[in-house]
Amino acid sequence: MIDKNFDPASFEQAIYARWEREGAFRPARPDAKPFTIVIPPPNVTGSLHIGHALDNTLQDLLIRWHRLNGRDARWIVGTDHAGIATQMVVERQLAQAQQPGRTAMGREAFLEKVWAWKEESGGTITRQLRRLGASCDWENERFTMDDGMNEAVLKVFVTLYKQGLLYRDKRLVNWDPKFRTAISDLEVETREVAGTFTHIRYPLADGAVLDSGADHIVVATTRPETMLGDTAVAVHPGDARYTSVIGKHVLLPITGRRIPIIADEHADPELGSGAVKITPAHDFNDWAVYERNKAIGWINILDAEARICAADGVPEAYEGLTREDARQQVVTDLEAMELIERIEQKTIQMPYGDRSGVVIEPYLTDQWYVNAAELAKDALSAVHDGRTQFVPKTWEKTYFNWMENIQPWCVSRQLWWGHRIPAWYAPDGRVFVAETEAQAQAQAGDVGLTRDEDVLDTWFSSALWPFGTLGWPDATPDLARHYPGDVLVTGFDIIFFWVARMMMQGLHFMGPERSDPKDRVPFRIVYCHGLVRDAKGQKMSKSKGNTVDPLDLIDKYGADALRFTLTAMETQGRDIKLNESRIEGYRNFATKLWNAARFAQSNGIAGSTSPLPPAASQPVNRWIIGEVRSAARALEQAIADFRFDAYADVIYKLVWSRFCDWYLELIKPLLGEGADAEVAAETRAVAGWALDQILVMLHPVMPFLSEELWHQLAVRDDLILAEWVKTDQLPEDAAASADIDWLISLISEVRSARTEVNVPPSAKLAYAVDGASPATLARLTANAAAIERLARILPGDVAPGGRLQVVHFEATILIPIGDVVDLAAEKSRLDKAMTAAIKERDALAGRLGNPGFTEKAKPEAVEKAREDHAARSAEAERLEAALSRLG
RNA sequence: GGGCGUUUAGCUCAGUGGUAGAGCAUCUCCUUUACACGGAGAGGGUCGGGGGUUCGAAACCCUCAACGCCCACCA
Repeated sequence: MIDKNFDPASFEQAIYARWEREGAFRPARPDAKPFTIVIPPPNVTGSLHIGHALDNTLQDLLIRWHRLNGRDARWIVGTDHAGIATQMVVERQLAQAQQPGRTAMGREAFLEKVWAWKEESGGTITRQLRRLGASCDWENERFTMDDGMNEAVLKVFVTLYKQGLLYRDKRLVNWDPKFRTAISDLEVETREVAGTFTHIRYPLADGAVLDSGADHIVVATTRPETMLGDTAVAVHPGDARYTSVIGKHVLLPITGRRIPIIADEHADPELGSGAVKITPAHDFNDWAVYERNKAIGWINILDAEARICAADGVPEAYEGLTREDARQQVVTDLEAMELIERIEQKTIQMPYGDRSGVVIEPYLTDQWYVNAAELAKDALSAVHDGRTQFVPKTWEKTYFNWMENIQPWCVSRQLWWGHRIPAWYAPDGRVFVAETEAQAQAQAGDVGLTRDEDVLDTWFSSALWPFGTLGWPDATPDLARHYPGDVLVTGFDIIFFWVARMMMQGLHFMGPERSDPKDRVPFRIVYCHGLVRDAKGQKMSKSKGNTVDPLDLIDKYGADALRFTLTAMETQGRDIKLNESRIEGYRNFATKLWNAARFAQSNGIAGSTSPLPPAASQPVNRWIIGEVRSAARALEQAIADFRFDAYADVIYKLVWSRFCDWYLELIKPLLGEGADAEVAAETRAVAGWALDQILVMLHPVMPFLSEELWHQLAVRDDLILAEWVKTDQLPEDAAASADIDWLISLISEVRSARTEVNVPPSAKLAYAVDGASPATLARLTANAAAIERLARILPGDVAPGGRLQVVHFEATILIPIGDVVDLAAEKSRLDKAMTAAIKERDALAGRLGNPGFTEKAKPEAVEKAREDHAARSAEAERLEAALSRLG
């Protein structure tokens, strides 16, 4: 028996265990068409946040839907080593435990600690995904640093190197002084902060003067300390103020170095003084100036922690100062020399590390770069020609814009946790890139080699996820079958980080293996969902303290309610403002269905596993068959359109507004005492079938509840809904729907008539039931006057004595009636309704009289207007008649 | 400086050329034998402003405004 209380916690975990135990997430369907989704691998040591809950709910919905529809649906799952994030956590743990730090313990010992932490916390997020109900292929769980992925990473690195698409280069990188590593452009976020704009006088050397007579050039900077590393002053070649001094020098204050005045387009005559200081080693623009004017050279004045280091002309007193302290010191010294023209307070843009939160320093180092511009070519055309499509489409523009302006991708990181770069160096500086040290040694000959200390950017391996997880570089059956993935579901915030890189690597490495260009892309659809925000629309963050833990929500409302909420609120990429009351509402929905099933069971209605609806003669049964069918069609459309909100809406309305509110109410008399046995049997069969269909349709969104009820109502206990194949053979039955539409409108009429007759607060409601029980008849007798009154208002025949039978409807229905007390109010209401009907009727008549409308509008629209006009006319007449009967 | 998005009921949002919708909230009534996590009803909107296209615009075009996001080297 279905329990009186709906308690999701009582069955969710047991159901999940059964699914997994019986292999429901990967039923053997060798002949079926595959359907593949590759999970965005979460941080292996992380825990599930609400964004994961959304992302994975949507994926699970798609996977389960296609699995129910017979596809060989497979959800590839695994976790990411998350280089910098994980290393950070472990370093923090060591510090808290007052153990030796990373550098003190050394690389091997530190990596052991990280692996230990991975083992310890690695199961958390996958357990949490199970709580959510994610039907992943757990038997083949992967990790970005498992043997297979390591092999793929090595192969890709070496291949790109051999192809000249990956190279080592000395150039400015975004340097994180806190973690002492390079990071990519994408890991830098620009923030506006209050800063200063310092105008400094650089004295001209050798007695030179400007045409204006000045003996100095003014340059402005937000970072005065970098002047220690200046190697030139640039002016625009066409700037008349400075033509006479181009090629001459200034004396760089504090350092006493003579630096040249050069002409370069970079200097904008419109800005400030028109002259700009050039610090090649500490500014991206200035580096570009240096590349055009190599003679000026460059001077590095900072160490890896962004402290002033020994450098040409830098006074010893500066060495070891932080950037901030050095800035202060420079300004103080220059002021003493009266070389500060003025200092403006100004809002300036500063680069920050997205993980470390410290100011990023442009820093001159040797790093490994991928020629992303080359790889981007095919990645661009694949989206242009639709081999991969973004949903919603608007993200394609973002993708194009970034890809078209893509910069070399810095892939080396000065970290320890990650894939170590497979490059070895000979003492003479020669580089050998190979998959193994032995191969490198073979190339190098008889010299000692040292391996590159650095590791790869985490996204380097994530980029290989769609094929690395399927066994590549081996030509496995899985790879042949499940690449490309059908859909990638992800947040728009990682389009650049991840989606773009997967596109580039997928196309490049699967290109040679697939003859059809359509099969080279890593996935055919990229579905980008929005961010989950708090109820006020603010971004959730730990620092704001406004995060919600999906596990708490699951404990409180059940996984299904959370899933349904996220599904219903996902409207194609728009951000979601999560409100707990909404979850509560969908928990109530689950309860509603639970109770409906309980009612069904107590009335002898058993489940069904047949896709075919039973033969039905009763209008109400034929109607619900039509409703179920039309809902099924709407769901197919919702899936085809990636309209998750529509999916939830259709099933919600079918269950609540159709099945519960109408159907179950309407069939009560058909099942009660004294009911026709044949009708009752038919009704039980149809109700059981409809309920089964509902559970199947609901399953992708609410897998736990649907599975539980399916078993509770089941004819066979050995079947599992999660691996069930729905056979789609529902017949079209438009006639049945039309038939019952008329019935519904009639009942609505009766109901609205009831309000028109104004039930007073004190009135007892009664039911008029054909073949009612003696007790009911007794109550009806007491309300005979009301029945009579109703008879004067309704167009149908009302039999006095308690048998209220509405026109041609043979099944008995329940009609609430009430005492009529206020005749004047009733008349006024009828009058109001009649006026409204007439107004609408006349408006429609006006439109129908408009040739522009009847000739140009769509035929359906005209037809609908005609029908509505007829309906309003009839309504108006009916109300008028009712009014006149009231006298 | 570019680009994108949003603006519809108190709140959260659907609705892309044909009589303005849903959920929640509010108010009224209901111990009715699946469900008060329920039922029956009600109130509430000049669809951000202005202009245009059209027989007809929340929807299409132009423009303004507000809010939000992304990208970008103004030293």
